[in-house]
This record gives sequence, structure tokens and C-alpha cells, in this order.
Amino acid sequence: MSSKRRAVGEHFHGDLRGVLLAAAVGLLDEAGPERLSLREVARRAGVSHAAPAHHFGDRAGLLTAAATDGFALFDRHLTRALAGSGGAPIEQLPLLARAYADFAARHPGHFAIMFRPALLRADDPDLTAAGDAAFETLRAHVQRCQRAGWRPTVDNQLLAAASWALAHGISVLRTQGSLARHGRDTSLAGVAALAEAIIGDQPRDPTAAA
Amino acid sequence: MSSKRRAVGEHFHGDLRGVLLAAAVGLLDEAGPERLSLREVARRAGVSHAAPAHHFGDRAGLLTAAATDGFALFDRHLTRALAGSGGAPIEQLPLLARAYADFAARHPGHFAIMFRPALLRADDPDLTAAGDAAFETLRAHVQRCQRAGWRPTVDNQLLAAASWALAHGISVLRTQGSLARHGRDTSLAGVAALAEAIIGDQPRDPTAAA
DNA sequence: TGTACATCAGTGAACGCGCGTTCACTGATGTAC
DNA sequence: TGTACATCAGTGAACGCGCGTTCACTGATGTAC
Repeated sequence: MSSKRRAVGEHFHGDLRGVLLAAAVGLLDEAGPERLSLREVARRAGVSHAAPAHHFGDRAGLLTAAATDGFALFDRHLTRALAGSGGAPIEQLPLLARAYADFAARHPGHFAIMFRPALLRADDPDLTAAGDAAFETLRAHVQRCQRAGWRPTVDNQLLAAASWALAHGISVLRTQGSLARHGRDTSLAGVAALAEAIIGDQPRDPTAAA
Repeated sequence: MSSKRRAVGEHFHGDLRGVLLAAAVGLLDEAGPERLSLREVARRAGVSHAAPAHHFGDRAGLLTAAATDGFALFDRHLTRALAGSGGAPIEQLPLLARAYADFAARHPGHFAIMFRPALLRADDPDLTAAGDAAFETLRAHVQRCQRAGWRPTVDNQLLAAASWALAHGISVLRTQGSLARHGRDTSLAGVAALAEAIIGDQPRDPTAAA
């Protein structure tokens, strides 16, 4: 009992901020940002309805903190999925799309707000720093692909943004169920096949093939 | 005066459904789906707050009607932008991305709900028919590109879905301001350049160039 | 042409609900002495 | 070791607001006769 520093009903919590954030993410996972209110988050965390405002100011502040966490998770997820991937460069963009879509599926609550600046304090320094770090991971991966021979003459920032858009589009449409509605294979292999379809090594003109 | 069939205050409207839809789209354009309520739409249309429910049932019904209109507009927009485009096939995907992004920018309210099935009655027959028709226009365009020599051996449905995802990703990121935040050119020419970066005619290995 | 009647689009008052915000408060903590 | 005090995380009652929904109603329309 002494290991539990406080009994139920007491109000010194220790890590209420973290508990509130976790409750918010759980709510985002299950119901999306539309249904998230400070009162509902407090209810989930089992604390007074005024507590979230104490820590985050308002809804946008809470979502901003969740999105910042999301970008940190995202960066780690991409780094792990792409690190040491030694395949042919032509397989690397499908790998990126796959890792991106996998994150969106595993962290739907985070993903639902990370790219919705209108719901956030878009100029929050921690948020923008976390977002920039994740993009940098993506960009560096594209740069490695270029050094290995994939579209080496294309501007790196441009190609990184285009790769981002492709992975993002696939992930958004997949998360929403749009790909399933149009009969696509929505497994991770299917995701990779989508990226492969656009960038894969295919003769452009069959009559010119060797 | 006789041309105006009713005086102010009378309640036989003639096309209140259309007026409510227009008010809803205006609200979506300016404030997004989060801020749309039946009462606010009625306020904008200058009618009783109970009128929208009369015509659309609930919020999802109203948004579904708006999204269905959006898909019809989208289909027409794509058809016009892509019809008779006689350039090289390699220029055709950038053209599609450009038309897609242009629609998203011109119709932000429609675009904000068309691909958000969670906000809609996703199985509404009119909605799914309108969505399918728009995708068919996109797919047929990709098929023409393939017949003209672009990735002719790739499955048409797969390549169409991948092209869709690329155009969608670019448009979503552009609409949200994410591209601008990362220093991209957000003009329509910049949009085309993004698509071009991924699919454009570039030697994969510079040492193999003629 | 005139009357009676059914229909139905739209009204407006009333309801209960969940929300964010305010505010006086409680009580555990840490520090000064 | 003991006392006094400032701090501050969290409480809970109260508020006003906008929302969706309900419901009895009004009055224009179209049809039957």
C-alpha cells in the first residue's frame, strides 16, 4: 500500500498530464477528433472535468500535445522500418509507403490529427520541431535511394515531398476504407504494390524493351 | 412583385433544399465540417432551425447530399480538364494531379467531406454512384495513358488507384498547408512538378544515359 | 366557377444534454526559520 | 524536530450556450366533386 503514494479520491496525481494524454489518444483511436471533448477525456481518465484545461489550456492544446507525441512515434517508427533496409533502391519507396501506412493503421488516433493543422496550434514549437524531424527522416531515406541510383537528378526536397504525398495519399485512402471500396488489396503487401505500380522498374514502351 | 411567388415570412419556399445545400457548402468552405450544425445552416439560409432536418434527416444526411454534389462537380471538373489533352502520356499524370488539386482548392468545402466516409452515410446509393463515376473518369484517363505507352503492363485498376493516391496525397497536403510549410512551390505548376518528380522521364542511372 | 378536404413544407416554442469556462475551495508538498 | 507559510494540482458546483429533437401549429397547394 505504501507503494501507492495516494489513495483514491486524493488529488495529487503525479502524472496526470500523461494519463490525460493517454486517455485522449484512446478516445481519438476509437472515435476520432470529432468526438473528443475535454470533459470526455477527463471522464476517461477518471478525474475532474476541469483537470484537462489545467494542463493543456483547451482542446487545441491537448490535440497539439497528442500530435507532437504522434510525430515522435512516427519518426521512431519510420527510422526502425527503414534502417538497414538494404534492398534495391527501387524497392525502397514501396517500403516507405508500407511503413507509413502501417503507422497510420497502428496509431489511427495520432494519425487523425497529426496532419490536421486546423485542429492544432500549428505554430507550437514542439509540434513543428517533431514534424520537421519526421520529415527529415523521410527525406534522408529518399536521399539514400537517390544515391543508390533512383532518380538521382531530381531535386531531393522535391522528390521527398512527392514520395511523402504518395505514401500519405495511400495511407489516408486506406485508413478511410476508400481503397477497400474500390477493390484494392489493403494488406501491407498491397500498399507496397501501389507504390511499386507508379515507380517500379517497368519498360515505358514495350516495343523498346530489350 | 408577381414574379416573386411569395413574400418574406411565408414558408413555401420552392427550392429550400437547394438553398440549404448551398448554405451548407458555404459553411463548409469557410469553416469546415467541424463547425457545421443544422442550426447554423438554417441560420445561413434564413429559415427555421428545424427546416434542415425536414429535408435531410440529420447532419450526416446533409453532408451526404453535399458530398454527392461534390463528386458530380469533381467528375465534371476532371472530365473537362482531361478531355482532349493530347500531350505526351508522360505529361498526363501531372495533368491529373493538377486538375485534382485545382478542384480541392476551388471547392474546399466539398473536398473536406467527399473522402470522409465517417461523416457521411457511406452506403448511400447516390453517393457511392457519384463517387464511382468520378473514379471511373480517373481510371479511364490512366487507361488512355497506358494505351499511349505509360506503364502499359501494369494492371490498370492498380495503376489508377496508385495515381489516385498520389493526386490525393498532393491535394490533401497542399490544402492543409503542409506543402507550404515544407517550402514547396504550391502553385498548380508546382503540383505538376511533384507528380513529374515521381513519374517523369528520367534516367534511373546517370551512367546509363545516352 | 366554387367549395371542401387532404397533403405537406416550414414554423417556433419548448425540452434536455453536453459542452467550455469560471471560481472559491482543499489539501499535499516543499521551504524558511 | 517542529511550526508557519507559500505554492499549486486538482476538485466540484454553478453558469450560460448551442445543439438536436419533439410537437402542435399554420397556411399554401392540388385534387375531388
